[in-house]
Amino acid sequence: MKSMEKIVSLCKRRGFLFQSSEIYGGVQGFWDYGPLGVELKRNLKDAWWSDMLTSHNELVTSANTPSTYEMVGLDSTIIMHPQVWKCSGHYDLFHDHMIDCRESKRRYRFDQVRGRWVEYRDKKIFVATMAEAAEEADDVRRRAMKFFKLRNKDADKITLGTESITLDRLDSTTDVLGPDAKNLDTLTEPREFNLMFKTTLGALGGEDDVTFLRPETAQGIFVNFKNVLDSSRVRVPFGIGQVGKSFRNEITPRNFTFRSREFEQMEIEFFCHPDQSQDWYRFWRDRRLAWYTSLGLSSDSLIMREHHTEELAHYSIGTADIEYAFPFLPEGEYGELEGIAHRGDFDLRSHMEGKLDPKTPKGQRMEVELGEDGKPKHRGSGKDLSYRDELTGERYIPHVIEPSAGADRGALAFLCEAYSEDEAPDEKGNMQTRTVMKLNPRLAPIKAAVFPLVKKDGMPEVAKDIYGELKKHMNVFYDEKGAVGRRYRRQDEAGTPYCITIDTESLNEKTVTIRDRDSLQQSRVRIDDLVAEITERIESH
RNA sequence: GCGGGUGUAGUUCAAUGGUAGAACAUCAGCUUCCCAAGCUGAAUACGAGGGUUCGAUUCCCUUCACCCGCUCCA
Repeated sequence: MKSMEKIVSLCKRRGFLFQSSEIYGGVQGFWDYGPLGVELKRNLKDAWWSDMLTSHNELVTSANTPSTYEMVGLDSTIIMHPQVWKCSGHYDLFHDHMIDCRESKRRYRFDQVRGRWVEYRDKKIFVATMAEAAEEADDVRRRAMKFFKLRNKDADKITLGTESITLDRLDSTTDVLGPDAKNLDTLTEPREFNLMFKTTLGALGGEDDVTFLRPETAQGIFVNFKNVLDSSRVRVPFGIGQVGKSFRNEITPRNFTFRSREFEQMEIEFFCHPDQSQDWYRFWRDRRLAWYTSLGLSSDSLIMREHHTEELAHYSIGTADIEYAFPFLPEGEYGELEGIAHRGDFDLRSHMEGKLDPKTPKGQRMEVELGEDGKPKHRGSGKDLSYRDELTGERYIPHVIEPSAGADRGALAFLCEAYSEDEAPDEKGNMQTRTVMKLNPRLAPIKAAVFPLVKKDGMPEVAKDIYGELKKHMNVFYDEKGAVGRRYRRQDEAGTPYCITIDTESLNEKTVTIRDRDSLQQSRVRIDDLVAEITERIESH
């Protein structure tokens, strides 16, 4: 049986994941990777970097690729100029104002609570609701009737306001009936919840020097767009990839490492001609999904979820999430591993002209958002971030496709997928439950373990030589203690795909056995061929 | 942030207002020629702070963390 408790307990026991600052009681939303975990996560990031960037061949068009394309990397800083976050939209968006209901104990986003004024005789109240737009008027009427203690036949005695307005347009909440409340005036004042971690530049920094730890790595790419163009001779279409830490002050971290406050992203910003952006969007969606299955996530546990139009962020023409059926979720529910977003030209234009207005009606060209003084609310850099096609002479602002993956979520998904229990015989031939982490060999923290079958007759010496040779090529583990069966099982829990055993035959014939983690089959190879054989097996996955 | 539950060894669990046990895991030694064997020995725990008490792991309060449900997830 695969259960989250067993996976969490194995992660702790074997050194994949620990709670941060555990000896002091821990901190919510922060997790440390242990000796095995750090290898797993690094292998995952390396696989991403290699598969997406360094091993991509920009000279050939592969299947389903609209054209050839180039890929380069970047490593930008966590702390950036404060204006970056104002133009990116995070500054405005992350300063959510929340209100609590004293009666229902629920919390709402201030600007998301809608409602209508309702009049009955001399009394006028504002009935708030979280109902969908279609049911909103019905819900308001029903709850207003209940509040005024009216029967259905008196429905026409109350008057509903024609306009649905959000709570932040009201002057006070005194006459407001909360979305889940039965009495008036139960809502607290709106309070700011800053989802970005604030910090100060300089030892004597004041309010003007406040900036933030990045909540996404993407902006570091956008602000370096021109630098990359000017320095690397890449041409559109091309992508810039980056792996790095991001920080979000989540209100409710939950579900092991799934929603952490400090996490690592693997992001690509792919720049293309606006006319081809839909093709590239589809290409990256499929390409990224295939990547997860190629490393071992079962396609039964993965879904591609296209966002509905109303769910899309203001800049996005289309967004799809790659989601995984994590064991901590209810049956049939999935958690996000990666989002692939079509961001249009929102980011580059915002960093050029100033933050664009998210309230621009859909379908219209976005305009710079203006402040009360009629000037741009957040000034852009003023730098020209457009691209000129040398062949056609056309100058345009590229559109952006953003495949944005969570490295920690990926690592967690692969851990969950890998966990399995099967039956293996013990020394006496009785079937015993075997816990085994069936990690793809590319991701496995330890690639191979080297065991002398017994700790005598010169076997340890031969084994140590082999260990030394393998270590030059990959992460290997040496163990000579206890029964060999136990050593196999220990490696099963660590996810080590291959165990190399040195026996009497090894001494005479210069051969060793390789035991396969999943099949338990052993095959004999010459010691001279061992490095090539193991390397071949790992790379064939 | 709300409601409910849980915090005892590395893990999974006991017991107890007065010396905290087990299993597995770990370490050392012996044994061992292929899948958690056996024998001997060892180390290791009451989340933190405060209160009540002669004495608190146990009762009370606070806090922190984890789990479940709600909320949130740009």
